[in-house]
Amino acid sequence: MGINGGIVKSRRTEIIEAAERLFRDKGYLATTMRDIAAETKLQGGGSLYAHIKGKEDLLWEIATEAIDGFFAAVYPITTQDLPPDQKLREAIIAHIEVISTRLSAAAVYFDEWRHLTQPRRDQFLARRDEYEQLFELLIRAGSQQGVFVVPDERLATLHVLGAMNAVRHWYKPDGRLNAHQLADGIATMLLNGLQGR
Amino acid sequence: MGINGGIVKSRRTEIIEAAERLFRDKGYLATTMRDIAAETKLQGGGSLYAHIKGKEDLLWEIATEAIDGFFAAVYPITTQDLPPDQKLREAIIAHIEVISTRLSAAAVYFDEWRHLTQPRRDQFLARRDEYEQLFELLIRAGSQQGVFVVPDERLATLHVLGAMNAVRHWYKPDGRLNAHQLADGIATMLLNGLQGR
DNA sequence: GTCTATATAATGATAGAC
DNA sequence: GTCTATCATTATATAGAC
Repeated sequence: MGINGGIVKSRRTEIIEAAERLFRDKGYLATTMRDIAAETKLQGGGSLYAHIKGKEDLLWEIATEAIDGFFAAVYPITTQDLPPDQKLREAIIAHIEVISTRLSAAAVYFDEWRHLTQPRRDQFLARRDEYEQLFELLIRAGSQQGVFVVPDERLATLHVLGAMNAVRHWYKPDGRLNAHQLADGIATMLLNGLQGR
Repeated sequence: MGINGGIVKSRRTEIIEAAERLFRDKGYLATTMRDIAAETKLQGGGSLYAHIKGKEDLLWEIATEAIDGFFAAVYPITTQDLPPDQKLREAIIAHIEVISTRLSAAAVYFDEWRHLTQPRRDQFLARRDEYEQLFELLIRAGSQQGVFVVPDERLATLHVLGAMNAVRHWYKPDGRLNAHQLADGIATMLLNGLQGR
């Protein structure tokens, strides 16, 4: 962090943030090292390599950091002493808020990870599975306690994950609804959907 | 169609289907013309150009054909004389069945279209918007008639579209649930979600 | 129509001066 | 650390023989 109090971004951080934006806007493969250099006001692609090892390292760093963000936001909720439907509601809101405040990282987490080469690709997927288990456990618990009435527990899990994650495709930070309103609305629709009638 | 009754695939059709598969598996940019040639048992990338104009033409053809498939399946449902919740249920099921029976085309429709260059990119988006309006109109009608009780009509539309379309990420044709069971289950959860309590 | 060979352009990454 | 120049590779697409 050096002599300043961590307020000034390191060049390395600048580069990662530029890569993140470009990977979301154009996709990983369509983004060139020269694009990233231009965004950080470096003249040629060459200067980047004083700060990072290569293009795929950027992808890896963004992807793993994104997973950490989701875990940090949602895991503590799952350990609270609350009924499963309340925990699921909070978890949904937290998850969507991570997406909407970290849209670029979310794009890498959901879409661009597939350009990781092995063994990182499998490492990533294993950890993402682990995260998604948090939601599956909440849904199975609620279903077994009769709080949820779902056609199929696994299907319900995939449905909840899919509906939450779709937010990345259309959320705009300057839109009509703010991140919390939107997360709350989707949580309401999802929970109603799980509670049958 | 020539002398045969349309049973034998033309080489051109073979090429398009190979491209579709590869675009889903690896992404448009990661797929090379040589990959496509290899899948159709042509020796070099060169032979492809006797059948198609270029790589982007493949993308365009797949994308527009995919839109036509969605319209053909869902539009007739929207013109039936039924209450909006029943129409929406049928539309959701039809939409998901198109996705699950045309997974490769769906990947292009949802994800790879962004590699179209202008003006095709905007043409595609305009037509996709038009299609999504079918769902928005059903949801607004149901909401105005009090059949649905939703936090926000536009949000509900994006939620329904997002939840349906997420199926492309995890559906496997040889999975535990068949396409109809899965579509039906998701339709049930979505409609319950829109009907509040 | 299919093949091989190749033109042309762009990429990720490196070398070496400053 | 940054720059310019460049290498090695790979891509789409074309040319021309068969």
